[in-house]
Amino acid sequence: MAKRKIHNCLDGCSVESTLQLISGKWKSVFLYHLIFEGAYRYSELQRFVPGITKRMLSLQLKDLETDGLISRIVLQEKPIAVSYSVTDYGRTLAPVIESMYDWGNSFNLHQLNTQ
Amino acid sequence: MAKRKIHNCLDGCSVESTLQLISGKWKSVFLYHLIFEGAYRYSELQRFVPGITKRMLSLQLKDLETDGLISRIVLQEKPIAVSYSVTDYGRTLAPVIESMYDWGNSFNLHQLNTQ
DNA sequence: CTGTATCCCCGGTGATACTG
DNA sequence: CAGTATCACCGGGGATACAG
Repeated sequence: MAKRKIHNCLDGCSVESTLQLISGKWKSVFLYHLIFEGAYRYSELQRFVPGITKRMLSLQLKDLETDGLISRIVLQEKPIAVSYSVTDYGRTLAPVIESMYDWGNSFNLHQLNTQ
Repeated sequence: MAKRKIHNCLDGCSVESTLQLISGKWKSVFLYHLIFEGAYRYSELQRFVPGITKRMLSLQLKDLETDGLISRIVLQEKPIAVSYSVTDYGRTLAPVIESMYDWGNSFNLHQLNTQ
């Protein structure tokens, strides 16, 4: 399903391969919200990253969908609405995202916005 | 210590901030070996990624050192030798790297080298 | 509301040669 | 052995306008 090319490395390659799926800009943020909070709409996801362009939002979501991590559902509403949710496959990333979230809070967060 | 700029996002930002430290090309691979296997020399680290240039190797290691995750020690040998090891701070990333390693093995590895 | 189409720029990365 | 110095490329990502 994933058609992203994998670089050739030896042991430790699996770490890199995991990284490739989630290292796109803001991908991990969207995965975090979709995994631990549930489905969100396009406009809601956009609000999670202030200033992100619709183009980037679409590109990142498309990547996640292409990799089978999230699913895109067009709701029958007017005006049009689209719901994004994590797939079963995507949900297996929960431990990874959670450990990153925890580490960021414990060891890195104090370095943010230190201006 | 880390001087990398953090993007403005809301909750979930800590996930992204963690990613920024380890998402450089091959950084996660080096962290994996240094955390779970111990110290390595420059030339040994180079062998973990076949084809990597000395330039990229130096850049990635320099980034990791600047972020305080690894330490660089020049050994008194002839010819010159340099040993790289993980710092206490870098070792706190163990759960993150480990979860990525496990996920890559469990859910992603079968998609590698499928040519 | 949810995107796509263009244009464009910058920095991450590769290739290669050189150095202590 | 362990890097640094240059040059060059390309694709990720931003700005903006347009579309269903």
